[in-house]
Amino acid sequence: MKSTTEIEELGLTKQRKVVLSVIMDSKEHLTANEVFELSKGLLPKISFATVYNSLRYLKEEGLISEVSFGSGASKYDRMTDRHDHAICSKCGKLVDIHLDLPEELIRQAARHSKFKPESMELTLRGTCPECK
Amino acid sequence: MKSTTEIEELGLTKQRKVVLSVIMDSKEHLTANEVFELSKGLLPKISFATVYNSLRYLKEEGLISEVSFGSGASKYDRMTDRHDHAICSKCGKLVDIHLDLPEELIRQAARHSKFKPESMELTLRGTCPECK
DNA sequence: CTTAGAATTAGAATTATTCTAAATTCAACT
DNA sequence: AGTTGAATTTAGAATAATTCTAATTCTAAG
Repeated sequence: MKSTTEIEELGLTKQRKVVLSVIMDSKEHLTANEVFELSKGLLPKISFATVYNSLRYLKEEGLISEVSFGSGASKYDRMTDRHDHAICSKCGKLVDIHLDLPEELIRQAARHSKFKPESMELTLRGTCPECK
Repeated sequence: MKSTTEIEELGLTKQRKVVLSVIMDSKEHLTANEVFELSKGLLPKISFATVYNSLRYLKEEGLISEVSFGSGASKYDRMTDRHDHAICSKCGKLVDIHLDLPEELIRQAARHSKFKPESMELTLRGTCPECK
């Protein structure tokens, strides 16, 4: 996760700042379309393409993350610490959870896949409290 | 995972059998489009809509699973035992890995999310051997 | 101030997925 | 076997999600 200073050093454009702030200020995971709608509120002339470009850029810089599952649009999430997700198989609700993944599990995954590990994420599929 | 007998009891249509066999016989994870192309080889008149319908049906019956990540089309995978994925952040290559998730981790995830757990899956992001 | 590269814009294009309506198949009943 | 109704399939249209294009604007370096 980047520090405030590091973020400032990126010299984000007006549009990218807006896109970032929309995601930072949201409690929810937003689709690109939702980010676009909210950004328009702050910067009426912003275009869809810019939102997508910004999302890609911010993702590459590690400021936000993209989550996708099953069908439907990707969702964008502010990048905090490493975290995991739970998704409701009834209503599709997505929430963040913070788990301590045992180091051993990461080593095991790296060994099995022969991949050089960068990060690991866990997804719990289940029924959310509202749907239970 | 369903037994052969259970699968037979579903009375799959010709089309659904073809879609299922295409996925079962593939070593790779296939996109809906790839499933369509391969199915056409076996059943030239099959339509795209039927492939999607079949994929949805087979997924609901628990015979196949859908994997999606970042951008691009969903991929479909034969349902074997519970398993996890590793995805290459360079080339996008997706491979299956088999890990033993500690029960404790599942309980922890359920506790944090307040979801009734159904399944849990882990995704390792890293660099595949070819890209290293 | 000029200039080149990067970013933005509007809208078109592409890709992925779902929907629609008509035709077909299938199983259950007479 | 013939009829009926529900489920499925088909072809193609429609929608949704994402990316591309070309023209314009911004920005930072000289």
